[in-house]
Amino acid sequence: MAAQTIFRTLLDRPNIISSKYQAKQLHAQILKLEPSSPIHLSRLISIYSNFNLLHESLLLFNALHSPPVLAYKSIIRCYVANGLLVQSVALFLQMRASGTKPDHHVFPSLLKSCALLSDLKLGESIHGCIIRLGMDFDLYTCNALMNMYGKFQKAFAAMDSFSNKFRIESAHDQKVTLNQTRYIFPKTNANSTILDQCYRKRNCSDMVEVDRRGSLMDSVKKVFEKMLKRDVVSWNTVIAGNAENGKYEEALMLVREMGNDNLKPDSFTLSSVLPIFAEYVDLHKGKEIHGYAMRHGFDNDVFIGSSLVGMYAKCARVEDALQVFNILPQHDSISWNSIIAGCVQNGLFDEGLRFFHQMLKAKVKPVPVSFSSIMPACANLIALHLGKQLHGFIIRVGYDDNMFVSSSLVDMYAKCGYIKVARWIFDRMDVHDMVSWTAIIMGYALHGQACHVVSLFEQMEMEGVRPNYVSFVAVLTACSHAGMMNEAWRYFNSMTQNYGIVPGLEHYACMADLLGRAGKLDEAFELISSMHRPAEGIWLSLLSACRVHKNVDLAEKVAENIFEVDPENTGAYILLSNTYAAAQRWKDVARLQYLMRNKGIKKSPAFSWIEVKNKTPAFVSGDKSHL
DNA sequence: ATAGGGTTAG
Repeated sequence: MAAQTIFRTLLDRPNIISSKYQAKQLHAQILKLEPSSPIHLSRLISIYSNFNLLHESLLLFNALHSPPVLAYKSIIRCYVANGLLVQSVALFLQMRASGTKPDHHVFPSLLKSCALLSDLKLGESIHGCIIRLGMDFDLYTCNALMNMYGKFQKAFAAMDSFSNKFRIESAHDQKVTLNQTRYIFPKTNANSTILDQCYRKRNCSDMVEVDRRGSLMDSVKKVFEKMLKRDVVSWNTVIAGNAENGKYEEALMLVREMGNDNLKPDSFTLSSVLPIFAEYVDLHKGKEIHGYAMRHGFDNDVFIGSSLVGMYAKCARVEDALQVFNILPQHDSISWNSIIAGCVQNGLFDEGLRFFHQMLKAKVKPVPVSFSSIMPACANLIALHLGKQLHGFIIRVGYDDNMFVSSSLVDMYAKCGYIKVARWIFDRMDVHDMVSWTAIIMGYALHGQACHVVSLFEQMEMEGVRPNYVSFVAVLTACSHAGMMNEAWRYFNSMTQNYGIVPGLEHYACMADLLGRAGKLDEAFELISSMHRPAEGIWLSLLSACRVHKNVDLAEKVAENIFEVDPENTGAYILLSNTYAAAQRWKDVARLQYLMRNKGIKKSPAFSWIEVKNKTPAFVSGDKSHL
């Protein structure tokens, strides 16, 4: 009798069960005393699922004839926690079919499942169900709804930059039935099951539909505005949703507004806001947030730490990034990635590699981001041996199907001179986004294979991937090097007319270079003069073309333009002097050299270096000591 | 029960 009271108390106050062991003891008691009470079994399921014991929960659940809401809800949540998303949805449908009315505890985890599945239609129909049941004012449910719509919008934006090859394929693959079995499906990789993958394909076509209807951030806003009571999670959710979808000003405005609700920004708020200032390269505002975080004791938070590292790195303050990183009490794979990427993005390749090794030594498992962050270090150091070693590592851990990782490999192999390997990897990727297209195009451009560049660029456009600023740099570089004047003009015009991209310095430089080498010096001069604020470098390259074509008159005009902003530009003096020399105008050469001596302008010697047998000797021009 | 940080091309 006493035992019975004890286990009843335990069941009524499930929180006092503090270990899996105690839960199993309770289970034994129930089996002894009331083995078939659905209420007690459901409570036990709830306890088991709180410990994330899916197997134990399912064993009990499967034995129930008509499971109560509590049992359904517990299993659904446990499914989601274990990444068994389709199963969680299937069980919800089964629950509806059985006539069991869901309570408001079911929806938050179910909506999370929809968000992770990126299944818009499903999410919206569950939203409908929530409204019909009158649960659209529940705080937790609304928070989960806003999170879901924000995630949909993000997934949709990502899909937009993919090739539509994937979308076309998925149009034939829409029949995914939700079977109601409660099996745990074999996992194909860390987080997804076979069914999950079917789902992911189906969503792509769902997403196309969103295109016609506009932003899902409107849905987030709608839910937010209708809420009667909002807690800090509500605010953080809507702020993060806006921040993640590029609505930076909206997000920052909401941060200011949350004070009116008597809610103060917490560590979640800050970690959503910091990436905005990183994107804006606003060191001042970023530091303000850093100060706020320190005053509120958030600076130990690994989330805040990672975003601070990222912010400082974006603002080219590697020293500050390192300091933030070093005082963090704990490092997870994301904070390691922040510092690795921070170093690499600022050209500190060796430091980046050192941190990568330290991460491995600290037994932190690298994730795909780790590899896509470190690979540019190999690419820029032209360290093929290292890149290959990492590639092997990538294959062994099964990250070679990741788009970011593959793109970085394409770039690395191309930069190391292995364009065929780069192409081989590119061809084996199942989706290409604009960056991966640009990487392979740039690879061929670097290798001077303009015909490949042009055909790949066309292929990219045909697959519905919008080229951006960098893509045009790549294609124009190739045209310029190959002397393809007509194609270059076509792309230059297409960039502005078809894509609305304002040509920048690099594009003008390609065109000017091309015109200059073709001897169309006046045309080049005209083009450069039409620029908003021509940089010195671009004038210098035209000046160099003037030297090649011995056009002294234009050279003088160009040099004048340079001296206007930089009267002591060494390169300009030397190029102009060389132009005079090429035209055999020796008096002018002497005059210039006299001027240079008077102004104290000296040519600094050029040098280059090369790796030979693990040593890297430098060669200063005119140096014959190595011979 | 619900919310946050890091990635690839110049």
